[in-house]
Amino acid sequence: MASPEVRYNFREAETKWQKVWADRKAFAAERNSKKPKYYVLEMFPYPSGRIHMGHVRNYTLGDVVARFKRAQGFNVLHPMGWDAFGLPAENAALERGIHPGPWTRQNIADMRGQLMPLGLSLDWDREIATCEPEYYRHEQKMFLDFLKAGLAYRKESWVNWDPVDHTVLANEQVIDGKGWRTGAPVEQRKLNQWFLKITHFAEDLLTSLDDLTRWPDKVRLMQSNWISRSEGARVFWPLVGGDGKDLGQSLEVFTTRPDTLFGASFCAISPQHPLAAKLAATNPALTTFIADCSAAGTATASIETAEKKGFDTGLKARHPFVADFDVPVYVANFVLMEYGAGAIFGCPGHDQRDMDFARKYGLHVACVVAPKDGDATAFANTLEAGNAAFVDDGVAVNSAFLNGLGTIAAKTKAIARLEELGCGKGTVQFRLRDWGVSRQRYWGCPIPIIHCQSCGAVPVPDKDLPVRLPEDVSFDKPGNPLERHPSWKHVACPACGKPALRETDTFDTFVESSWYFARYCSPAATDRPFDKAEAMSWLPVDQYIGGVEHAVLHLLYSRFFTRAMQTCGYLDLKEPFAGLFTQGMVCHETYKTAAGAWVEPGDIEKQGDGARHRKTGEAVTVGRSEKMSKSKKNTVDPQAIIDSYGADAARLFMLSDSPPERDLEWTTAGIDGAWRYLNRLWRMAAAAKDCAAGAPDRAHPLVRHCHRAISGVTDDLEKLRFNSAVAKLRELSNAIEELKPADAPAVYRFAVETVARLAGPLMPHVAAEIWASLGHASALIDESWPTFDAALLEESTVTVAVQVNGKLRGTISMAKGADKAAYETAALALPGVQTHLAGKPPKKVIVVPEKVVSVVA
RNA sequence: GCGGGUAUGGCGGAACUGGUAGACGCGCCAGACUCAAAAUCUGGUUUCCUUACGGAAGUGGGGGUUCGAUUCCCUCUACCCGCACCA
Repeated sequence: MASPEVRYNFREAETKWQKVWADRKAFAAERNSKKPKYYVLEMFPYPSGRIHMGHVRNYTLGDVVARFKRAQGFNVLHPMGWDAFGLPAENAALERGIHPGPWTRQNIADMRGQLMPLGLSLDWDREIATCEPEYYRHEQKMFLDFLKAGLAYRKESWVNWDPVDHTVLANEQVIDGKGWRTGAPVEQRKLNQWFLKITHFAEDLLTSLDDLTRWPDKVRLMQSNWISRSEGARVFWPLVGGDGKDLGQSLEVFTTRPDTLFGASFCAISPQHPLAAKLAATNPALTTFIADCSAAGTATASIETAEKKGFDTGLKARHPFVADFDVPVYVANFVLMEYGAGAIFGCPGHDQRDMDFARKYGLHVACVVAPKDGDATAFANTLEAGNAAFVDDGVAVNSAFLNGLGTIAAKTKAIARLEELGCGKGTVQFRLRDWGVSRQRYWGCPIPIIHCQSCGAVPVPDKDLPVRLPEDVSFDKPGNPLERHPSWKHVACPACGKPALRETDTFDTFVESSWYFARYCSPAATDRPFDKAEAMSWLPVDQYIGGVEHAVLHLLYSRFFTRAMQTCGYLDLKEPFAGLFTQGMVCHETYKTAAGAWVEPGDIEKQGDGARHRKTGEAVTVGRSEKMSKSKKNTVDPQAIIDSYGADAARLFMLSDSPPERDLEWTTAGIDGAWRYLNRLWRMAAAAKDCAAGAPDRAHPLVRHCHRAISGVTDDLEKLRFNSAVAKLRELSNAIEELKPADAPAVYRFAVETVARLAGPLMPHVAAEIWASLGHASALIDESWPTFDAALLEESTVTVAVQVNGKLRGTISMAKGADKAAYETAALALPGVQTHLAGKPPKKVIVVPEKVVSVVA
């Protein structure tokens, strides 16, 4: 029945409009605009070579926001670029002998080609790629500025070493004791590393989370837990040798419970503590113990079940408050070098780990805190005989001058006394550690430092920046090709001119992504990373969109970097992202053969309850839906979808049904439904074409519906509730189909035009095509966002529920503004109400005008 | 272990500050058009009882507050996410 011209030709329309937009540079952000600014940014992709469904979703979400804000009259900045440094390029080089540079640039070209057909409203003139010297030279400069400002430093430290990638990982990049990328168990190594002093801003990074009101609570909480502030004290314990002689040095420990000092029964230091190393030098047994600890701590994932083990050093630590109160000093496997002072004092009565340790090594258990109520002596007896520590707050007992004080007061007093005696200090400790940025990789930004025998680490002078990556490198072996390069690292010291060596480490690629959002503001700047005034006019990003997997890493680093840039005068801003939205993943069922091989969705044929392989006919088990990933082969190629259904259909499906923050289940049925809807719209447009334009009757129900839709969709788009916006559009479309065009031509045309305008941000091509087909000379993207008349939103009568004893027994239609008595009369007259009252008068009638009449029988 | 979240038809999901649960879509059923199919259109679709009219139950389970609870409180269960020997 449908004639060919009624079928929407998406291929033609999408190509046409994309060309129109590109030719006009329609989405270029304006400079010196009088309009208010709006910066929309999606997390930029790593150029792997192919786009995946996650990209399609991410960029669709951002594009809707960008187009919507643009229509609302904002000067929108919506740029795109490439997070182009990283390991996959080196792996490709290793596997296929392609140099990372050309490989990456080709991937960028390929992916750009794949993104274009999505019809995204991007300002492509601002495109950046972080692997180009034009970009990373500024990063090198900023690093040197950070160095001057004391925000970067070098130290020898224990690092997480990924044995597969042959590189160092930040703590954030270690997941369950394994490398975040390779999944290989991480080893501990001691290396000289560059660090960025993120801890300098720990307090501010934490407290400022409160101001990020347009961030998901979940992300703020994750960051807060990551930074993790705790108050306590540093306590110095004078050390005594086994022979009772004062060693003239003391052991520093950190505690959050200075109120339990009187319950101390031992001290323990980390196997990586300098003192442990010193003692081990003359103690082979201790050396063995330490080696065992670092092997066990890294090779197995079962850290949680690892037994608490200690090695008695024979040293004693002298109690800060009590004379002749010496406790043994252990090296213990559960003490972390990186937290606090790398040493603790153990109070078994009030810490479960210490209790476990004490029971194992037969150490004394003393009760020094008792619950507020009850018999303290009986409680102490039970505690000291048992295996369960009392870790709650209570009242100090057996603690000399602290006795009787509540835990909080006791902490304060203990700290005051420590400070008085000069053997301790109240302090705040963060879990957050400085960000190690050195990576032993080739495909990254070179760290602009030259190491000289006599001058030390010397910054590369400005005039010699950028330090470029050499092109002639070989990837025949694992490890860092820069290290092996015959000449690159040999340079003269900029300070003294003597032969010196370049730093061969490159930056963690999270450094590039920590400031790219600022570079977009002036992507062509050559003499500085970005123009300060330009950056200040655009930043902060108004709406940032990306995956929740970056909740800690990337977002925390960017927040730090912005503060560091502020410190060095590049910007005057603390928080880079005012609004953050974290999207859900795109998921699909997984399929597996009996042999355990994963099967692609395209090869699956479903029949009845089961599924089989389309080609081999082999039975296949259907697994649960999981994030699309190459390893499980449950991916659907976006390119194929866009080729056969078009960008608008793909976009529409991405936006329908699932709220954007939730995971989305990809189904063929979904894309079919989206495609069908586009055609329905197109048929409506064809019908509207024959309707004469004119002022529609404002009283017409469909006109009122249009105004409601404008109001609702605007609100939904504002709040990124795209699924709800789509539902409202479809509702309006359904209502339009109820109306015969000939019955009210002006109304019909108005309604179709309203749909097209509201659909503009969601399905830009079909909306533009409909708009043009209705005879408009100007393009839809030049139209401003439709407005609604509040007077038309509400009906003059309302339908109100009538309940008897809380159960719905009917509805009444009431004029707005009717008085309560009228409601009551109308409600009581309902036959349904009468039957349930059974002739008796109601006990009570509650009238909530325009909402409900509730009758109590 | 600690912290956070989620739970609504066959499915994805709506429901603003407690006020007609199931919008919108998918799927399914029936019908129209067709030689037939595709496409499209129309109607139906929470469950149970009833030929029907109508009634009853119903938002993970149990309890509570209220005239009224998907929404608020308590409790339990299941699943998901983050952190995990952080002293």
